[in-house]
Amino acid sequence: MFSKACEYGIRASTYIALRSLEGRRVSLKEIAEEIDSPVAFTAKILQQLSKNQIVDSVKGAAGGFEIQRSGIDRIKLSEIVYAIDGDNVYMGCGLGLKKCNANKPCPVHDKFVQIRNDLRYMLENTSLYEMTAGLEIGLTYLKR
Amino acid sequence: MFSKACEYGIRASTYIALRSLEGRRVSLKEIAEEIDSPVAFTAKILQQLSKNQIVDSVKGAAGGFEIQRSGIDRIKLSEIVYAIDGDNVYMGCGLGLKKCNANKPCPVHDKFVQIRNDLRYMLENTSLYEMTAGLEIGLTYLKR
DNA sequence: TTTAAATCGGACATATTTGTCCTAATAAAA
DNA sequence: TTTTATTAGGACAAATATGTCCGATTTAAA
Repeated sequence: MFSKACEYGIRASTYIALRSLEGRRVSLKEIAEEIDSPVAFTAKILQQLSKNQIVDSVKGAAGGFEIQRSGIDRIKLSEIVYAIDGDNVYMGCGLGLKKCNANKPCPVHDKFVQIRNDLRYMLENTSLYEMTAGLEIGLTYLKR
Repeated sequence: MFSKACEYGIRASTYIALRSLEGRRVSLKEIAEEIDSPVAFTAKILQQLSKNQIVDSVKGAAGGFEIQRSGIDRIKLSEIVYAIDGDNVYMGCGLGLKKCNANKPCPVHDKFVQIRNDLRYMLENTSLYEMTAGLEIGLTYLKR
């Protein structure tokens, strides 16, 4: 559904949000450990998220990544997905046709539109804050 | 959502079904033209579909691909997807966790389960016959 | 029996995604 | 001011997905 990069991106953002809620800035190394992702690859993804203002990066010693409290409430999964994978998940034709639309639909156009709309709705209505909810109390996990 | 191979596979199967309903066996070349796909790559995919008994292949001159009428009614999109992409679309964790399940879920496990279930239901209940319905009368398309 | 039209299947080629390595830049702390 | 811990970013490497080529095999028709 999403690229690996995007999966890591969501997990990383969620972990940063979790620690930011505690007022703690986290390093790339810690993030990669906690979400079980390749360090250098994760670095690239975090750069991208930083450029797209999903996360804030602070250079230098004692630097790291963080997300402001307002961002944790405001940022939705859809924004992370868009920053990394673009809009293909929402827009692309299920059968790969370039010009598939309501006027010239593929045989499953309507059915895919419905499922994609559900997916979009979910992504657009799930905030980072909601993502962190179960993590502290061991209800949900970001690795394994 | 699906691999390119899978997209071509669905389109190819649908086109073969369409022509089989007219009692016409079709060649690889014709299929690739009609679904706008690379010929040799499509050949590989058709081999796979043939091995998985989605399509029947006939070797030699006047050979080609066809699907029996009973197959056109019986075969669901889910079987084509499974033959080419496996069960990742249904089963895999949305955030890429290997051991994500109801007991140790990722933060969006439940939400993804719902969307995947909708997708699975759709794929398991859409037959090749249904796929061909709008094609003849220009209501739906397999290329562009 | 030969020829031609077709699929089969292995080897190869290219493109994309995923992942690594190293140096530069930055900033806090010694 | 130097050292150390950090992110930034470019170049490279590996893995996977996508796509091509060609000879072998099969079968209908000449």
